[in-house]
Amino acid sequence: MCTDTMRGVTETRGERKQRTRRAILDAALLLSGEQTLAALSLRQVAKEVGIVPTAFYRHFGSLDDLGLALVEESFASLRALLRDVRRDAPAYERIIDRSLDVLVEHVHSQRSHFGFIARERAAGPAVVREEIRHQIELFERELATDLAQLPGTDTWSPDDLGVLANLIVTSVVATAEQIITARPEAEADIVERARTQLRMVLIGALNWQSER
Amino acid sequence: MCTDTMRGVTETRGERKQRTRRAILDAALLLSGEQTLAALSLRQVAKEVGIVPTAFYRHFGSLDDLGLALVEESFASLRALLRDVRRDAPAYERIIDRSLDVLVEHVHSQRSHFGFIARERAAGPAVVREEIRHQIELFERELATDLAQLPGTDTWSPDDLGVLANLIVTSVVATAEQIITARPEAEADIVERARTQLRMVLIGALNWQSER
DNA sequence: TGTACATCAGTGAACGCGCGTTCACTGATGTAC
DNA sequence: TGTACATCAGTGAACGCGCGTTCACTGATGTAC
Repeated sequence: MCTDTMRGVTETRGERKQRTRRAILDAALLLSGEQTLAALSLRQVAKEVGIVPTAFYRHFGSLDDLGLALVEESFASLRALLRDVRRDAPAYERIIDRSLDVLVEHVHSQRSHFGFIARERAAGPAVVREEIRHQIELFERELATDLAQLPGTDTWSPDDLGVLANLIVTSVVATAEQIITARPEAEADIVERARTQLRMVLIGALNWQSER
Repeated sequence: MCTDTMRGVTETRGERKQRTRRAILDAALLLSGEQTLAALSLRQVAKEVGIVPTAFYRHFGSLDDLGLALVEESFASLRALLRDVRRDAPAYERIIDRSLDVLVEHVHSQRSHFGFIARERAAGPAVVREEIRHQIELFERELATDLAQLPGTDTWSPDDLGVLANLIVTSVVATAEQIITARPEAEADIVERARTQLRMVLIGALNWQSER
């Protein structure tokens, strides 16, 4: 009885370790926010967490390992986004509105994850860059299979679907980057612009295809 | 006579200084190639150039200043690209082919400049990021005025032209990034994909507009 | 043309500091009996 | 339940190293006369 009460307060050893690990991940996201993981030191992270530098090694073998863990969890939140978009995919025109709503919501709630990917994609440690590139490629393939379900694309070749998926992903990634970078009052304009652009792209794709 | 002969060999003081400055810029481009300027040290640059660390200060006040100088010259080479594209703008469909040819040529001949912009855009020192964002915005405006010259866009609003210019710039920047990142044998596919995407965008834009 | 002085790109020693990593350790938590 | 031992997250001292920046300097180039 007394023991149970204590447990509720004191945590198990494993729980405490998880909490420290979580704190390291959060500190790295926070500190890399201004520039990039590549410019970050193990000691800065440890100081932010409130542990001694050597304790870092109880959780990660190196800063590269930490980076890969962050890629993994950042893409987990991206996958959550995609799941939300797909959950109730309405037909056509509403797809764009619904997708942008979900994007904006997730960019805000997972701001640090989106920012992390945007930065490290171009400038992170080599292993991190490669892993991000790979994950984005997986998204494109997934999107291509989604596009194949839409009316009007039934006759498209896999290549054409891939090209369109790449264009959409590129444009959505750019939109997310802009939302993160811009001042809050510019956000509405950015979203409105993205809406128009996605419409142009979809209409263009359908017309271009039927031209063949 | 003897003096003239010597001058041809020995360089003036100002020439020598320019040469060292050039060497510093080249070293920074080379060394930041693997990650980013933010992860680079003044001593690494000096060592690469073959000067003592303190000599760096004869040329730049800080690494940030060096970064800004690199932004400036990188965009100078981008402006050269745009000039080439505009020089003999053929009508319509050929615009895309011609533009992509010029893009590919410039990405290769100015590889380090394009790579620099791609990396520092997302992860560079704050002043560098801001300057790059500003320069890209100028490009978009310029492109918007170019687009206004095309047949079929005469009735477009400035906003619509801006939206289209932004989409094209985003997509071209992404293409340049992919060419730089990818293995050489993948380049043909990337360019072909970009060609299709730009066609989709243009056709979509025109159709979307006429729908209004 | 020759001389005396000014300029200034690059030098080299020195500084205090934060870095990643090693190592033996501590002491609370967990487990076997 | 109590005891004796094992585990292991976090500690703290120590290391050699590269960092940015200061400073007084050197010596070749440039300039005034």
